[in-house]
Amino acid sequence: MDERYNPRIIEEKWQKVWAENNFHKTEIDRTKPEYYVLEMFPYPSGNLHMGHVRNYSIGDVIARFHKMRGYSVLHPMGWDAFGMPAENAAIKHGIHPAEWTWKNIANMRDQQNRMGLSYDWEREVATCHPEYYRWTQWLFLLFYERGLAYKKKAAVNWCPDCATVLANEQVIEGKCWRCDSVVIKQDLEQWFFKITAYADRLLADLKELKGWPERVKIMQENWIGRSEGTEFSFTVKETGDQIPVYTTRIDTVFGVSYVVLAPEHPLVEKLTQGTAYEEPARAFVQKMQSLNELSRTSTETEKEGLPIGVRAVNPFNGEEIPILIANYVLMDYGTGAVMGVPAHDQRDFEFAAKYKLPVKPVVQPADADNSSVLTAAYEDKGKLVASGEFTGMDNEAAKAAMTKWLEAKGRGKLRVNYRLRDWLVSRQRYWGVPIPIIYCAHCGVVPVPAEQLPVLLPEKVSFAPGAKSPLATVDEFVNVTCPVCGAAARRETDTMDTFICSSWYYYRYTSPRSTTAPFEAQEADHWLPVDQYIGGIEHAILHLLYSRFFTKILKDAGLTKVNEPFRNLLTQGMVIKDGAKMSKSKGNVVSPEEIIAKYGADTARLFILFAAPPERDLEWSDQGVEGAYRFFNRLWRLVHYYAPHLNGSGKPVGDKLNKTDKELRRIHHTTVRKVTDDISGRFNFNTAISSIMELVNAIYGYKEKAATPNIPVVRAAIRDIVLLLAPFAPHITEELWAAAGGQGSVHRQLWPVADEAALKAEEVEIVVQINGKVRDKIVVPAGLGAPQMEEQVHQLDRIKELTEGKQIVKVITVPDKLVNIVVK
RNA sequence: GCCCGGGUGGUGGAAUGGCAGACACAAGGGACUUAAAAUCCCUCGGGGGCAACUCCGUGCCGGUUCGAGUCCGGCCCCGGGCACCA
Repeated sequence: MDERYNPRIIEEKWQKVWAENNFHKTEIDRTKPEYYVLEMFPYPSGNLHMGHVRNYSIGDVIARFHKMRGYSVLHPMGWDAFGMPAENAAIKHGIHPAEWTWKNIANMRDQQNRMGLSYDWEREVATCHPEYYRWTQWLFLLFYERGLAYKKKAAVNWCPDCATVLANEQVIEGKCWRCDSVVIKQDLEQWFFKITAYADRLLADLKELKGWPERVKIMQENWIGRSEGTEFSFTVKETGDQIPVYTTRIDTVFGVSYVVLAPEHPLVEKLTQGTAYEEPARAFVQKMQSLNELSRTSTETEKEGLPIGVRAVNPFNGEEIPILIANYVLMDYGTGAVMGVPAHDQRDFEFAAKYKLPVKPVVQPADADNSSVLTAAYEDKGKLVASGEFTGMDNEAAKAAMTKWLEAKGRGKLRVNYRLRDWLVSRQRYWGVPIPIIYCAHCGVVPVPAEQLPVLLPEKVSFAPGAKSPLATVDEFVNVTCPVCGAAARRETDTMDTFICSSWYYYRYTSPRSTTAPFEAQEADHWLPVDQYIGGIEHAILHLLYSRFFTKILKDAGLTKVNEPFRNLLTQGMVIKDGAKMSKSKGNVVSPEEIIAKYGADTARLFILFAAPPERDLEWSDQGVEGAYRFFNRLWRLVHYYAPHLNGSGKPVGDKLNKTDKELRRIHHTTVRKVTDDISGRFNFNTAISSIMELVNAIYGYKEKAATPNIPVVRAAIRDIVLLLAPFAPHITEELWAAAGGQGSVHRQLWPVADEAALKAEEVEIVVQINGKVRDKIVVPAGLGAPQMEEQVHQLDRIKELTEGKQIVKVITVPDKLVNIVVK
């Protein structure tokens, strides 16, 4: 063993050994329990950043730990390789997206290997590979067959910068999730996935996800946004048209003083046609449509409306009320029309105040006083007033009674509504999966037959973005013969949202080279669900919701038995420097390359796991890295010092141990237990590492104290340190394992188990309190009974002194911990 | 506005209701060295005291308890998510 720790040499050496032996190949041993650990696969931007380093370090510890614990572990890696940066690079630098992407993949894979990560590269997948996207297309067709992929013309979110449409989930505060541009609405014919058909199951099955952070489940719950209410119709007096409305407050229906339609509501044009309201209404609608999503839906925006000259009849009391159009009613939620109840809905209240519409209170609070004028809507519980036959009822009871009344008359019904919208999956971009659909003048929409998949991306394309997909400019791609009738037809030229690619990759890993199916059911059902999934909180809704949706469809189609794809989810915090997220614009980026070059991968990994628990944000500290490096040097020197005595299997730890030996042995086994608990239970790698440091410190202390060291005791402690550290620092521990006389690779050893007998201390220090304040300490034999403890405590001079002349009210004893004397 | 997290030394962070501050970083002092680096040892929440010791201290106010960073109620601040969702 070298005298000095040289990470550069040993890391290169072991990485070579592992690569040459295909060391991280997935072990197929069905006698062992299986464990699937997965880190969210990256977009191949070209370089790893510290967030990746954190993500992969966490995953690698979990993977290696489970291998040492006797599991057969699946730990794969791949590439979410379609997406716009590749196209932007093409536009900017004239390099083909494919070339750019594959080069980046090669570079990042190399960086991952230099981190010493235990991936089974035989299972690598890249979503831009034709053998992968072939199956993405196959799944699209499966969705299509099952009626879950459909086309519709709709006002869609358009990002002018990306020149493409976005799903609702990808619009954050009215802005594009990728580039932050303000999103506008456009009417386009687009492909959608019917995720709303699964809203109820996506919501209900959140309960199954015991291993998910509460807040992620809450975010999904809010996103799905289930509400229970009543749907019923108003009749337009002049034309007899029905206006269905949805309300969660049917109990306030006697307080309705107007009906509002969304500007885009289909009835608007019909009702105003040929009237004096036609022009103003059209102008109003146009004005609303020109506004972007952000200003249109903000609560800050002032409510604006316009009467359209017709009246609606309230089915409950026959009252005639005005119909208006207004900006605060949205076409794509509920029915696109609402009943206006200013007395009991704050939005309606504000609107009514502005347009001088009547306010009719129909729900009265228990402590009602009729004298005061309402200054805000009353939205709480109460008793119904002025509500015909329902007057006097409790408002909650009235909801049920009124809905029943409607049902009996066939004029309305109970309805569950969701905030969730269908997933818009078309993208007008080149670097994505072509949608495998053909349009034929005779046969209509024709899916590409499965045996003709993949529909390959043409290589020679002009990438300039526009309202149409770049694929539309490639004649050889567009022009095709109809698979049904053989007539000339044209291909769909949009590509798929890349979130489709990443919604099923964890299935592909289980049989990555299958040429007969997206994945083999037997393999998938063996490995899935993923036992531990690790990634950033930013995917709490998008990726995780889509993946859950995919899994449910795959289950319904009989392709898998799995109901939920990710059993346990760990959401890691961000890596921060100088109080802000690392970013180029802030100039606070620390590159993993540099750190690894300077200190080695083991140090980078140890620091990032030591500096904070994984769920919290982590403040980067150059001195902290230095500290991790110092620890390895300190450990190296310790092993080097004892190395001449550590060879061979050695004599077992005998029974002739002195006090110092026993104390070291106790710390040693306490550490084994603590590290095991910290890794397996709560992923507190920081405290696991700190207890290993304490053990190292304890051996240094032992080295000073013990005149003649008990070599078997030291050897056992050092070997276990190396084993406990192996998942964190895979390179140095290989080296130290050999130096400590270990046979074979440290990563093929079994995880150590704490010896219960060694854990027990013979003596313990207990705290003596008076009225809860520590007044003395005393060393007693471990396990001493309460009466004996008390007796010893009362003999202490200091306690005698302090309790003198006082009345002892009671004494609390906690074995091996404390005695508390309560005095008056 | 609503819904989640989180507030502990100079810093990152530890603490099944039982000694607050483990471990580490920074800082200060010392040893070794011609010197420096590296390494090793000591100090390190605040106040008072020569000292033994003592008082205060986990965002704020109150409560439960022999005992509260931890449990309960109310509030303040910070971070995140959602937001005309009828």
